[in-house]
Amino acid sequence: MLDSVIVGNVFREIRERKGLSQEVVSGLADIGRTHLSAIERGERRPTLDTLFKLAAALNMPASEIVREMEAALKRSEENGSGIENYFK
Amino acid sequence: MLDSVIVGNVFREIRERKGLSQEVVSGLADIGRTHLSAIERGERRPTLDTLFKLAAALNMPASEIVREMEAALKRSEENGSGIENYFK
DNA sequence: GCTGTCTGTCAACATTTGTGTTCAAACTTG
DNA sequence: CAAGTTTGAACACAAATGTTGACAGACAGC
Repeated sequence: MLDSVIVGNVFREIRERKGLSQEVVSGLADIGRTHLSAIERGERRPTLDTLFKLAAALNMPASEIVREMEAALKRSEENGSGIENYFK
Repeated sequence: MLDSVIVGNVFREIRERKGLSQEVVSGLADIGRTHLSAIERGERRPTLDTLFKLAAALNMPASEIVREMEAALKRSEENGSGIENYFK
């Protein structure tokens, strides 16, 4: 699935919006730093457990994070994320 | 974690509220039925992927499902789900 | 009784998540 | 430039998720 990239970007955007490093967030969430890195790049799909841990570390409700993911996924459907839009 | 039982119950309650069988939901979500059974009993922790699939099958936003989980988790903290409340 | 539906559970298996370490690349700041 | 911070990437490994098939128990209605 290509969606994991979009999902990962949501994690990244929230983290950067708060000005936190991967090291700090992964430390608060009690997960490995390289793991968080992989999640943000869309190379790992977190479990619900990890979602809740990251939500706590980012100090916001997990449901809010998922809402942003739904919005991002919807955008990518509308705009199209196919190869034909890659050079616009 | 004991939370997985609470999380699983949310999936179950939503499914039963809609009067759907595990077979129908797992079929729509394209996951194994025994897998869904294990999730509902709290013996498996779904990935975000599986959450989105189940949300689509249950015809409701994933964020809404997570909201119900947060509410259920909060309730279990307040009421206490420790062993001391087990016999009340 | 019998039949069909739904669910729990087991087992074996493939796949993926998650952990630890290590190193290199990019970037900022003094 | 040099030093420090941050992140990407590649390992090997342990642990968990997810798949498939099969079988048993519970429960309803005929």
